[in-house]
Amino acid sequence: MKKKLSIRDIAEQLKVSKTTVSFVLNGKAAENGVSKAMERRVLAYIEKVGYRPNRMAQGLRTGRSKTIGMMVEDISDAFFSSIARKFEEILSVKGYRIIYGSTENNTAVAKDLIQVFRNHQVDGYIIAPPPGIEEDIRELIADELPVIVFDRTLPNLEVDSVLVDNHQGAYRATRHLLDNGYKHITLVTLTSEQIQMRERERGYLDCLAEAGKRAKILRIKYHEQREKAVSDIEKNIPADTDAVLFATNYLAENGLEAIAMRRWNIPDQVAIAVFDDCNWFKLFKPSITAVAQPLEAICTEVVDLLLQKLEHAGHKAPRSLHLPTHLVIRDSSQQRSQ
Amino acid sequence: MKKKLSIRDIAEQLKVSKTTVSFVLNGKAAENGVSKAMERRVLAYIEKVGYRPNRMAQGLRTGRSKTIGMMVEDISDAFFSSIARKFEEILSVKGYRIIYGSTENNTAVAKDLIQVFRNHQVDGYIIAPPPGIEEDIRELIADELPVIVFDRTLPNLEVDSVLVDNHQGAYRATRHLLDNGYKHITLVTLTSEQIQMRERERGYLDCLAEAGKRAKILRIKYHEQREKAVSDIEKNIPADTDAVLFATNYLAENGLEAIAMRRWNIPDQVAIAVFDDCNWFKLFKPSITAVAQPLEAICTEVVDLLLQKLEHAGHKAPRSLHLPTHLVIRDSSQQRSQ
DNA sequence: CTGAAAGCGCTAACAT
DNA sequence: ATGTTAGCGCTTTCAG
Repeated sequence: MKKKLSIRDIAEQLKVSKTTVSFVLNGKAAENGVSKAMERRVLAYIEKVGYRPNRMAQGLRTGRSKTIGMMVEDISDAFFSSIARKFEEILSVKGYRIIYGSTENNTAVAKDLIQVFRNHQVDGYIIAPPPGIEEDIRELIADELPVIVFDRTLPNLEVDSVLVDNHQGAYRATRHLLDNGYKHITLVTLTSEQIQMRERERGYLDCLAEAGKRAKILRIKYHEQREKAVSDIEKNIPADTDAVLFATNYLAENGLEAIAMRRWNIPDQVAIAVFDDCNWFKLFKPSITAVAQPLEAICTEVVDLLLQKLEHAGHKAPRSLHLPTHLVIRDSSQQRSQ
Repeated sequence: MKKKLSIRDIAEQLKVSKTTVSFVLNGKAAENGVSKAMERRVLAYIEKVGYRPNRMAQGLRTGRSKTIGMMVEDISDAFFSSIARKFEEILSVKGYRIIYGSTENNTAVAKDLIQVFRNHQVDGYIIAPPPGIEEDIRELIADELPVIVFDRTLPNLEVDSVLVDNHQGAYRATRHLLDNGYKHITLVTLTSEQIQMRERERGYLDCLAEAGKRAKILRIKYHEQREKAVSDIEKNIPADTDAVLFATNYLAENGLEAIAMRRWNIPDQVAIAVFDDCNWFKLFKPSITAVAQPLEAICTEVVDLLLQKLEHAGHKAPRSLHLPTHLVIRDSSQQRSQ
């Protein structure tokens, strides 16, 4: 049984002081005048016995945990889990680990999670915020803790953020449906007031308004029983609908089922477009048109902003990035006759 | 700016000692004879000022971080991210958070991750092990650290594990295809030696052997370029194949594309069944037959085993659970003529 | 019933 | 160039 080593053991074995070991460990050998030879000796020994400093002790001492708290709506969602993976990739090379929490868009859960992250002394916060936590986020910022929000933001909240251009994405998808000859485009969205949803709605509305068409919006409650969502859509989708834009992947999942129940043929009777792409969409028959979010870019931008704050703390004016989406046109939105 | 409070501040404000506060905090008021009144007073004050103990200090002192390390193949995979979500749900009510790491089945990455988790002093390990880390896991166990492996295990490794009955799942899927009149069933699997893959293969082989049919196995390398995997399958799938069992979701994703390129009609020219279900499968046309894993059960069992170890340490004989899979029969595996 | 004090492993100012 | 030491915030033993 490998006994747990401490820096003191290392120092004793090596007949040097803890300080020296500590300096070497933290790459501060040179600046503190530890000889190159000594540095190599320490490094070699550490390597040999597989010593790694105790993060708890380090953390207690330095106030930094090398841990990032990531709060999303649902880690099992394809969008957020892809994001989680990329954050992990980028942050792990910088020595950070991630602890995550799913809010289900619940304010109380989110508030609690922020406290939990605080207890864990996370060094930074990556947050896809549910409604109602503006104040909590402001407190983090007031305490100089690095916070980046992404995917959506909150009204009147000044914070670094990385968003996609939801308006543009929905606008283009709608435009595309119109261009392909569809006339009665229904938006299926959530009842939620979240900004990204509002923006998607606005994109859709603006496009239809320009085209002089009437908008039809079907609002579904978040996370009821799956079956309820399906029947809700099935029952309430306007009968003259000839195209549907689903505002989220989750809605598409239920909505496609509803459309199958109605036996509407895609794309001849009804066209489909979905906000948020998914690997499986290209395999559907017909394949499904989607607004793809730039996952890679979102993640690198978030981490960039975060690392900047982590490395040189200090209040800069919050920056807000808007990344473009990309419309992936597939078969579900183009009539065969065309 | 809310100043960070320490237990000492609380004690001073309240004019009691840190000890008393600590006892109350840890629910040890009664057993240490702190008066009910005092307990209430402390609790009320803590609540009021929003004090939460510093985990780093607690951790340093107690050696416990209230953090679990979860190592999976890829957190962005639908299976693992669903699992991650459920672990989170169950563990968070017990006060644990999860840090995760994706191995991509890479031995070196996994070894490193175990070290990282150790530094972070995680209290327990939940591991979907890649090959070659038996020794590392044995070390954890030797050091009395709670380890549970799931999804797969490693040869000659004695450790608590929660697996599904891969053999049975593949056997039944194969049986089902035979029963539906398909005669040339090809298994598309990974080149990987992993036990769960081997078991699936055995299930398939045993079933065909019983039926006196010839087996055809197509092995694909893990995580090449997606396009390579697709063309690999397209080129090498036996021409007389009339049914395909994909050993994983990932293979199905590429294999379905390959089949589309070949313009084989499902289910008339070729039937499809996939190991591992996915929400989208019921929406495919035709909907796709799949072997569903009991996610919920896997998670509760893993956490159960883990919490037992966490709560009363000590060496018990390792337990190994095998959970049944469930064949979800859909349209991709039944000829219309039937 | 309550308080004083040791010490977990580490970092970094200060001493030598 | 290297060593000594205080103390981060907490838990827990032991004394009062």
